[in-house]
Amino acid sequence: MKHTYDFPRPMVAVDIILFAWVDSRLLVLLVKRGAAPFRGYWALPGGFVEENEALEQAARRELEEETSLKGIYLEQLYSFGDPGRDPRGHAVSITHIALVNSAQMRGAAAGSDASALEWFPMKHLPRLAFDHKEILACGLARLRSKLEYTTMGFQFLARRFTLTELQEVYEAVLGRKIDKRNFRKKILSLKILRALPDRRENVRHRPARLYTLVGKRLAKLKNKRLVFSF
Amino acid sequence: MKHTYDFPRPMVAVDIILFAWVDSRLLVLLVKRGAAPFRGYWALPGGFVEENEALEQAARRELEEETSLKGIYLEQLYSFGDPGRDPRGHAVSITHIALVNSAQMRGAAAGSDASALEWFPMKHLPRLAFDHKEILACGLARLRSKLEYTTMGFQFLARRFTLTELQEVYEAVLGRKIDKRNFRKKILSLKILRALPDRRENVRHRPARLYTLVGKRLAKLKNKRLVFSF
DNA sequence: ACAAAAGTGTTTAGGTTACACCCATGA
DNA sequence: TCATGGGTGTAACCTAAACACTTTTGT
Repeated sequence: MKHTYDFPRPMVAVDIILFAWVDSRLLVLLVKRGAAPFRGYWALPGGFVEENEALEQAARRELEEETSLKGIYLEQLYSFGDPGRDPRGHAVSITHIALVNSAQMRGAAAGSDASALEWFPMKHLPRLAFDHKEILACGLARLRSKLEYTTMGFQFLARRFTLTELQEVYEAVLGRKIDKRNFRKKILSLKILRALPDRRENVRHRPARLYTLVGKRLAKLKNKRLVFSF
Repeated sequence: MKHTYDFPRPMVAVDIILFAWVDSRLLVLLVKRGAAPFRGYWALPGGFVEENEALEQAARRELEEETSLKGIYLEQLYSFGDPGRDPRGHAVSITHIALVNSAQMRGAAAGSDASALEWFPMKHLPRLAFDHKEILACGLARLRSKLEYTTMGFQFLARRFTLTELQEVYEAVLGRKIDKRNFRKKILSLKILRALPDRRENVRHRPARLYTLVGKRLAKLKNKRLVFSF
């Protein structure tokens, strides 16, 4: 079935940067392209927006088709539409950022179809198709800046986590060491964490206290900024 | 001439929030719709992206067609694509923010075609077509937040301006009074202004010193934030 | 001399930074 | 008892905030 319009229309796609936090490293999910253009290159997961489909819905659908992930954190990043960014024709991509913790990430691998999905550490990326290198740079910049004034970074952790785990997320994303005492003082002063009675078990050192984020829908930190010292 | 594709494609439009700063007030440019849907309602200026046209280019072209404004400050805001936002069919709009000072704004009115353009103060907006109320709220929020960590607000002023003029921009956009001494201390401590030898003339009070922004392409303030007291 | 806006400093409070040692557990 | 990461306090510094009067010009 063909679709005919009075004026030309660009293709409309969504692409998703899916970040995961595993073994103290920031990973990103890429798909190996099996067809031209950029055959054999790695690309961000994504696809075309369907008729009467909301942008976020399209991003969630594509993500679920590729990874079986549902209900994860997702937000719009930026729209790219330069002519020539896709050799097949004028294509506008509304890009998104999604975040998963390591448990969710393991579920993703299990449910994926046969396509060539792979997680890459942000430190060692392969060559990317299209303008996806630029998109990824944009996404990392957004993640870094939002880490400082939102609780976005908590999406990388399980519901219960230790302060050291939280600090490792901040250090890895911001790319610098943070003083342990200052980090704890600041995070605890925000009054967004509740200490739990339990502790991490089966470690061969003093077991760490577990915390959980209070205020499930807490997104923005009122007037406070999470800017940390080195 | 018809355009036929194998899969349906949404319409792709750009809409522009054009803010101006005139007589100590924040204004926004709207267009009265002459045809259905939303005939008689006011809407943001905008239009469809043409074939092989970059998004920013499309926004600049639409803006120039409506206002004859060229080379003004413009940045992408957000993309809206909910089905149902346009009764004519599935339409994705990549929205933008543009800023002009009062001299540029006066040029705009002169060059406009016969269409029903009007500047509205942000305090007294008419009913808006489509989801443009939501878009405008999103744009104002972006403007407010970027005022605090970029020099975006300087776009509202001429090349030479007084500190009081700058402060008025901040007060109007942020919607609160700022202490004069603290504002000046903070702005001057950023070392981004150069005091000029000239002063504002033909005022019936002590003439104010003129300043100019140094570093023409300065966009972000390294590590400093413009968060002001009440 | 008056009206009107320009311009200027100090004190206080609170947040940021730098920094080093003891604690609890499993092996 | 040793190795490993968990957990804690204080002092110096810096920035933000509150606050009122004098100066310069045109009329």
